[in-house]
Amino acid sequence: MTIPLFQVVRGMNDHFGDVLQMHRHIEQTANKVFSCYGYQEIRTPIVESLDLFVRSVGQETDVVQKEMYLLAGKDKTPLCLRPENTASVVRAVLQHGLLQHNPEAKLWYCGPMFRRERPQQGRLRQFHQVGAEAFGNQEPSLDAELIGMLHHWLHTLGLHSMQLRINSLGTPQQRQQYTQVLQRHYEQHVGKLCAHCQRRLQGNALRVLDCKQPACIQLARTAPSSLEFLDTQSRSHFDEVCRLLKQADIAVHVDSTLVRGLDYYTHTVFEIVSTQGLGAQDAVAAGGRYNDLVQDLGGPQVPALGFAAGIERLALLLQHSESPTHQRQRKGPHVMLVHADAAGRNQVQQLANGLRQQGMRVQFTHSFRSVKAQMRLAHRCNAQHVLVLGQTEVQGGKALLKNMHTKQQQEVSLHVQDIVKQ
RNA sequence: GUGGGUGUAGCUCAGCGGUAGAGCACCAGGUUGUGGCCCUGGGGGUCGAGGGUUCAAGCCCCUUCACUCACCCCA
Repeated sequence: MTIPLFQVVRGMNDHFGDVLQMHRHIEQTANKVFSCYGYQEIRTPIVESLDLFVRSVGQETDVVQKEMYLLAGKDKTPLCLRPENTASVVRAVLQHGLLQHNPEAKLWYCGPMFRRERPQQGRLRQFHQVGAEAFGNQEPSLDAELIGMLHHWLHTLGLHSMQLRINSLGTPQQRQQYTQVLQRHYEQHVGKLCAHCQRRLQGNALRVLDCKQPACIQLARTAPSSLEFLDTQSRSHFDEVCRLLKQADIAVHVDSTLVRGLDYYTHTVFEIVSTQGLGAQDAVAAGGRYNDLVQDLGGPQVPALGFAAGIERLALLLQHSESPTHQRQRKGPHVMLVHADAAGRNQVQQLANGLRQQGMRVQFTHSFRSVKAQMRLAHRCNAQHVLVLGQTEVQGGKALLKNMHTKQQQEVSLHVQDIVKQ
């Protein structure tokens, strides 16, 4: 193999052809579905100040501790590539006073995110997310609407083998109280935990519940449930969310071991897991409430919730499922201009420009090639018609227009308007 | 960050110490101005990179890089 001088950097991909087409399809479907629910698109910069994520995602999280792309530069404040978009959206909402204009703003986004992890299937260093955020309302019906919208979108994409897992973390106080109880529970059996869990019991005890080691799973069974530590208000919020989802015919799997890795979540947390097709990275979308984040980032006390979905993971599933929704054929040119000789070739450029001005897709080769070869090119790029130009045509002012599907040829004059009509 | 697997033509892969191969794709000709099928021919490789063993390395050994799967983490 010839050694390329440069290659894409690790964990990042070029997007073109079918993959790009698929990503666009996923994003356009999101736009279509989300707009039915009143969501407006927002695009925030890829570069943000590091402190934004330290404050929101959490100083102790892996995302901040190990996976951040920091920008070396002369800036006064340290900058980074965004590892997720919720904090940026909140920042933008506050900066532009969007809640003044609409206290219940609903926003959706898509774009690249960056986390410096070891790549594997469904896990890139530059990956792409579609997400949505809803502000200013703490009613359980908003939780149910957001999750329902996510469900609607995935359904529209043609994805069905999905499971919704849901849990509630309650308020930060309840979460902290629960964490302490959990630590006490595990401390009695520290020896039985895997080495990793023994370490994270102090820093991130909730994650121990999620461990896949058999011994840890065993201990998780007897651990107290986070739901037991909800006060009546939190509990009834959660119950109502579940009830509304069931009412909307969405299957709900309550999972009290479900914990999100970002610190800002409160109350409802959920994830959509694919039951097939993805390896270890089976979470397709995830999100939850973050009733304190707006305030934590210097804004008013405004409740909110949102989710993010991994476009690459969705694309993997869609490729597998051979869903007909994305099998749109590439549109070929309306007409391919074929030169038969030098005289014809001299005309091609001018004629092509004329037709293009009329909005037609027109192609021709800039090389000197046989008619046969040019016909092959026309076939390959799925051209609808072919127009052959040679000295005879140039002198006579007429040419044969061939329909590539019916194989029929008809004579047309070389005036742009006449060709467009055909 | 830790383990396992894999790197040979644009793509999918065979070759397992002794002259670098196949299929597909690409190009040309068969058809002196007409595509898909067919036939014939052709171009393309420092066998991921560097070092070592050997008369001889794509193959064995070491190092390194990339990809990949899993852990971890997460979308």
